[in-house]
Amino acid sequence: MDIKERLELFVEKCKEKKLKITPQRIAVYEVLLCSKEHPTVEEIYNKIKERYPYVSMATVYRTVEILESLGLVKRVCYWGNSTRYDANIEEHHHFICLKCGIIRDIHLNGDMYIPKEIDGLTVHSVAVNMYGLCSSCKN
Amino acid sequence: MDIKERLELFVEKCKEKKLKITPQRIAVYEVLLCSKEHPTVEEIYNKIKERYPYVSMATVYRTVEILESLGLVKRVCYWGNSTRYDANIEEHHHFICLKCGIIRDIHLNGDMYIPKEIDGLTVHSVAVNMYGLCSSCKN
DNA sequence: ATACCTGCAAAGGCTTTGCGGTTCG
DNA sequence: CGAACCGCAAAGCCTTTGCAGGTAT
Repeated sequence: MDIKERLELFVEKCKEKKLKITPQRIAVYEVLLCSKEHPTVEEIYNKIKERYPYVSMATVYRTVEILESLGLVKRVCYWGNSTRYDANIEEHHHFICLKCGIIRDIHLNGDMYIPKEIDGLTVHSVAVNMYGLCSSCKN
Repeated sequence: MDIKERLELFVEKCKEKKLKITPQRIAVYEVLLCSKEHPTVEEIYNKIKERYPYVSMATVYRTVEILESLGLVKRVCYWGNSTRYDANIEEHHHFICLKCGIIRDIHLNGDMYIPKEIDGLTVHSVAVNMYGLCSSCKN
């Protein structure tokens, strides 16, 4: 699904839930869709500010929360100070550099196997974080 | 390795690094060693307070940081508000209940396979978080 | 028209830091 | 004795919330 289709899906979902479609909301989702860097709220805010100088951090916080509740973005859970967001919602995992902190998407397909049931508990979703040094920091 | 041996190891490591062995530090590590609940700093603090009423939160924060840097405890990375700590440093993973937030240790052994090398990047460690409903919340 | 949303500023958590007094080695 | 540590309080982030004015439907 490309960016335009995803934005349309967002509009659809907003209509369903009687949420209003505002330029700020579109802008937040657009930044996330165009970024592969798993940005923080502050990074999203700074990007949006270029075009909408009066946008507020609170709006960005409120919007990522909505996007998450609609299932359009995911939090990247890791031990950094601030939460990061990812508009790629296909099953994939993350490689995090222990030195510079960069997060790279990892698609493992058949190379990895994680059971969907453990001790009688059903696993709804899995987050795999791999830690190591990225190619730049390795040298 | 039992609790007593682990405490001795801690003392050893402190001597190596010229860190002082204080009752507060022992108490923090002891609480972590005796707990399977992956406590937050505040929870550790409350436990210690029973025996050392004048202990301060700052000391607990400073101590878990030392323990982490010595490789004796690990942060449990998840999307809760506060960081949790785990004195179990053997390779294992976590099942987190989406409703009540309880964290259960998972030992998968051969049931799960995660490659140690990806796209030429070496994986030093892996954190797997599985999300679902615990047996209590399922009902 | 009105329900919802925004920006601002203030408040709320969790965590870190600076300082004077204390303790371990 | 001296370096390292502790408790306290203040300061620092990141995030959430309340409110008055503005916007989408």
